Amino acid sequence: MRRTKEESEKTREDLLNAAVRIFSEKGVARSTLDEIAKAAGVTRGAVYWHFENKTQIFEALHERLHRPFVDMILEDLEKDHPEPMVQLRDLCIQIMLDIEKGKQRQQTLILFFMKSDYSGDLAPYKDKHREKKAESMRLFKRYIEKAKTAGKLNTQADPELLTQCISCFMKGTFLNIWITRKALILKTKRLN
Amino acid sequence: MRRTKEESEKTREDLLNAAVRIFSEKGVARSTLDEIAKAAGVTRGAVYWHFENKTQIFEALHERLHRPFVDMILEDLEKDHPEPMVQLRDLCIQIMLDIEKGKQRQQTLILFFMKSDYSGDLAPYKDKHREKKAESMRLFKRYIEKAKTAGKLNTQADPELLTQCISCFMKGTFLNIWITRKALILKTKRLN
DNA sequence: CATCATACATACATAAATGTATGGTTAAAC
DNA sequence: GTTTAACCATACATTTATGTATGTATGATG
Repeated sequence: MRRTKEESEKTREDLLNAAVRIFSEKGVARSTLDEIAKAAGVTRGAVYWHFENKTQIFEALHERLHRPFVDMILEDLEKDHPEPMVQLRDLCIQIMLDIEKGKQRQQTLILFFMKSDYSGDLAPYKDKHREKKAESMRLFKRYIEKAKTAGKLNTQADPELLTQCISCFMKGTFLNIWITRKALILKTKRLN
Repeated sequence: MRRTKEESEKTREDLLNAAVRIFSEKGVARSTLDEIAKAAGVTRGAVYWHFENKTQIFEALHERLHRPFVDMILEDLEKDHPEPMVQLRDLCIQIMLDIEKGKQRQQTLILFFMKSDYSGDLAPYKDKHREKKAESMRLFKRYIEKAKTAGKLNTQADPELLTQCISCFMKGTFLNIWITRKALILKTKRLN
């Protein structure tokens, strides 16, 4: 039954959504293409039509996750905020809340943070994903540099180190969310 | 060739060490018992003698990792330090340095932090390991409570929240170590 | 020193997932 | 209105890991 162009694109999306669920439940390595296909309401034939293999599904998921984040930060950086550090804080909170809301994105994020060991067939993608990660780290750094040039930050402050610390704290928080399975209540008190 | 009691225990250790290597390289799910056996210089026969299956090797590794940490903290908590928060800071640094040194333990830690998705056969152990984690979290909390009762901390400080934050930061740091593969230089300047 | 249980190695049976090849149906192109 | 090719289902061959069953040599035990 030959489907229309839009229906074809829908099955592709269905397959990706199903992959997130199955990958999250059983891990990437233990997930079979048959499970993913059945979860999407199709057969393995459809999978092999849209993707080369399981690894390519994995790669497609990463692209679908990373892109919106970068766009979000880039758009936010355009704004001319009087207090860049407050802006950065708000961005972090916004990211947290976004993840809290979107279950799909949340699952995908946890998938790449926690459930991807980048071993075996996935090993080649470790460097690629790391580079993408470094890219968003540089975006974060720009907030701090903005604050520093605006004289809003101690002159001895090291933007690189601060960026690392923020990244560490947020990653650790995600880790705790995953471990405790309790949503953290973000107390949004003002900084000063 | 029947081995002596000590030799048998050595092959068991060899198998565990090999399992850490193989698990770290290829991930738990993708690792085969044959690889582990060969890396330890034996055959799968030895594996099935010492362990029920791959899951039990996984469990044995977790026990071997967690125990020394708990013992270390418990011993440290006995000491009567004048500044509990400094003591806690020193402990954190000590833990970091310990992991930096011991490659074996480092690999095992990364294995459980990053490479274990606790899916499939491993799912039942998620709660068990989480409970062990909570146990060490309570130990950390005792440092802060010590500081509070000693009047060394702000009365409004919430030990639970502070413990969570410290845990988040350390976990995030480990995550970054794994991702950047660059050893963090711990700046051990005094706090005040 | 005869026996037994330990500590493995080897062999096989089973299952399960992958890749590919092939078949079929129908949108789309002309 | 054909023809083509996209889109997917079905069938099969191959591989690979697992579990188990069995073989075997030796340290331990009386």
